[in-house]
Amino acid sequence: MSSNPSAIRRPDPDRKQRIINAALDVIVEHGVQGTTHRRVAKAAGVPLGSMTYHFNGMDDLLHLAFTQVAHASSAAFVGRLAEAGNREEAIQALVDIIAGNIWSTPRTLLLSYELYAFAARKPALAAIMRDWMQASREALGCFFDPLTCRALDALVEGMGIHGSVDPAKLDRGQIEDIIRRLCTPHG
Amino acid sequence: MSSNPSAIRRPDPDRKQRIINAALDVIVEHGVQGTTHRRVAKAAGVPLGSMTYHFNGMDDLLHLAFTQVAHASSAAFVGRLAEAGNREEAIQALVDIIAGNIWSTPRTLLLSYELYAFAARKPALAAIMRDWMQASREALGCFFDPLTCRALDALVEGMGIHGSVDPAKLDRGQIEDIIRRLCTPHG
DNA sequence: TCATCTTGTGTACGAACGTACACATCGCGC
DNA sequence: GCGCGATGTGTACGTTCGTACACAAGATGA
Repeated sequence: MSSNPSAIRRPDPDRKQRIINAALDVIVEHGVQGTTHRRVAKAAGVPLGSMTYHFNGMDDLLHLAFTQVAHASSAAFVGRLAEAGNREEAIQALVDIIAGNIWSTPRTLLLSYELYAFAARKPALAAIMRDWMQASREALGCFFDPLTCRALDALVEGMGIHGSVDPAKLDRGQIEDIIRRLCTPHG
Repeated sequence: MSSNPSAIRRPDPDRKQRIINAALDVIVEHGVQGTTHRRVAKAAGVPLGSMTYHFNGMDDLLHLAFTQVAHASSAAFVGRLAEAGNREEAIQALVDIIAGNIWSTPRTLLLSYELYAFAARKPALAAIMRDWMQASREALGCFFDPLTCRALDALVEGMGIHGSVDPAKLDRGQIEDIIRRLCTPHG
């Protein structure tokens, strides 16, 4: 049956982006391991043929999807920090970020893990991660010296991860305490 | 040809462990995504049938392999820290750990990423990660107060990750500087 | 109106996968 | 010696995968 009446072609300019979003949903649910053309196609509500039409294989799709994750994460971090006008407000912004409402949602964290593992084998994505880190570092650089920026950046990363595993959450006061220690010049 | 002369059964008590080791090699090279029974069997030099004989499906094998990763990482961390007899030596141990010779080798880090992603979907492995974190926390607890332990633990995690991505490595003096800030009571 | 280009889709094919299972071989009690 | 569980292996089957490709349908310009 090659003349299927349901196969009406409809213009759909956002199709490619919708597929990428669907791919991220599939990654969250099944892992990179379980992300197949067929599953993504079903999740996006597009025919299987659309996959090879819009993307140059699964790696291409994953690359685009993870790039988007990196940019979104970076934008969320930098955006929140940009609201700060001085060191004190920057510290509050960092508390917000670590406490979990801005950046370290379960979905974002999970996608980050998948991204790290994926990027470890794809130099192109490693480069994107470097850009992401550099953007974070520069945003912090408005308020802190370079070494402190690195420490804060690493702390955000580590506390985000551990916070998602550890059942005993830290409260804002404790997080602030720790951040202030890092910001205080040695001594 | 059902009477294959090469199919001599030889006793091999370490076979199961060898398969697990091979599985980790395959994970490092191909990712969890590319870890299949056939590939692991070839890497371990065992017939395909051995996979289903020793393990209850791929998930079982991955579970055992990642459990081993977690225990090895934990042991390396705790072991190095146990050599310290006081706070000063503990700080030096942390510098060692972060600087990369003890814990954050590329292989270990990569396996950690895969583990995090895997554990996010398997509650049993999440429990193992909690144990791992708790063991680290307890080892640190001999020298520092609980909040400082959490901060140090998170810092080790974050700096290990960022250090593997960032081309500009920190030297031991800078790492020590940062650690000392965290250890210094607020003020 | 019609030739033609762009956009999109359904289907088929070969490869690789997990798993089941019949069978071979060994160690051991008798 | 000799059955007989326990241990280990080769192969075959059904499923799912990525990709190729012939073809349908709207758009466009003459």
